[in-house]
Amino acid sequence: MPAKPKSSLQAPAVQPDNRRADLIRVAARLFREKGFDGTTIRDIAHAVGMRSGSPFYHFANKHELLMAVMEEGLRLGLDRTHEALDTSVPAIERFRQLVRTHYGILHDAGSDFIPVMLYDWRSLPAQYKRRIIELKDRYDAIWQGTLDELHDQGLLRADAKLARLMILGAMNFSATWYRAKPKSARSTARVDLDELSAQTVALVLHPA
Amino acid sequence: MPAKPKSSLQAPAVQPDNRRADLIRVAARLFREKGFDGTTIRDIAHAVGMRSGSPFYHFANKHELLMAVMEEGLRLGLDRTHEALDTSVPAIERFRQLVRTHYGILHDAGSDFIPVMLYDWRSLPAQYKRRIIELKDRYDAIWQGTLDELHDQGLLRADAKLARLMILGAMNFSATWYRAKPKSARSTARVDLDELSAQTVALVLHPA
DNA sequence: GCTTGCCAAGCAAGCAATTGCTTTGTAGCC
DNA sequence: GGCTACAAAGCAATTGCTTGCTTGGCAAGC
Repeated sequence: MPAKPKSSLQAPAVQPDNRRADLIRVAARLFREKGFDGTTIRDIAHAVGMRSGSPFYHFANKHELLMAVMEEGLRLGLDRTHEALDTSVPAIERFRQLVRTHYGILHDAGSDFIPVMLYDWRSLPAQYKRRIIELKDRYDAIWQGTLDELHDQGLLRADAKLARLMILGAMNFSATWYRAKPKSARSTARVDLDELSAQTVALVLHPA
Repeated sequence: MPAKPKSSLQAPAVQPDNRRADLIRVAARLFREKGFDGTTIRDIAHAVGMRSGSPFYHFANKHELLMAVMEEGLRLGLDRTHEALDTSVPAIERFRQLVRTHYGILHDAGSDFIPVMLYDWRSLPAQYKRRIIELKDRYDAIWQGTLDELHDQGLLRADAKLARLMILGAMNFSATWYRAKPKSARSTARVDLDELSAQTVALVLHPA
């Protein structure tokens, strides 16, 4: 018989959990805008064209949806970071890559996952936190390695561990004030992410 | 006592009513711990020994209580800053004073007001935001003046306005990770606010 | 080809608890 | 008596979540 039954290897056909992914993406956007407690299951369901009870087919409860949002964000962030990082290059250049990538993770279109993690962390039950922390530790470790090198080279004047907390803090806090520059206008009022990255590096690095 | 109930939108009380002040202080602590939406009026009332409806004698609604928390924080913060700031001293020294005072505002015992403002800002209705922004602008202006001087002296390598956003961001974000050092133990694991301030200054200032 | 059984995915309806807030009453003080 | 600062009780809306049922698609058995 010619036709093999059921091949999951067909082109881009199989998107196993399209609706589940939709829920995560939409939930991330709404959580970012209105917070976890300020967003109802009905809001999320309606935004993807479901009724209020249907999301519970995909997620056991609202908190697991929150965790899925954070997990998705960290996985995407780790992927983007590994992709952007050129390990054959001096620490100072890797630092620039890390900074630029992090701003992208925070502010690119559709990148709502990490801001949700930053600002709704306390809404996540302790049992779910462990899993997220594990991923977050991997991300922090990448930064710490580069910052340690910069510190050893005298380019970073603060304690390397505190430097990581402060630098990532400065960047993360941009979630509260940064708004993308309007595409067409050559406004000087708003900076773009390249410029913001350059300024961040300039702020903390002490060239020899 | 000519205490005027319910008009928290009017001028600030000269002699703040004790119970009203209790509500603000307790609400600040609970909002910080569990968020605005995660804290019920019943929680707050019970924590000061009232029943669930009684806080509404002092505040028209829950959002006005949130605003009162933020306003109290900014007024206290401005007072402390003016008190700590010695205008007869070089900019670099004033910068140290600003940094140390800001960490105190964030982390001293009972200083829950500003973290609430930072992390529940989106829960505040737009009509109340105006008033808080006015106070916040005054605080920012103090910082900006000092940072502009530092920039002119070549001690600050980034754009002065972005530097303010990033430095305050780095400090504000410590609300998510900083925990006070246990008093007795001479642990090196946790830093105190003096050390944290010194490290912050070291991170961003570029001595000539 | 046709039937049958099965399962993923979601709908319709509603329950039980919570929540902000209102209303009415009342004890103490000037 | 009037005012202040609550208590007592409860209302109306909201919210997370459950339950029972439907629908479309697929595969096996005949």
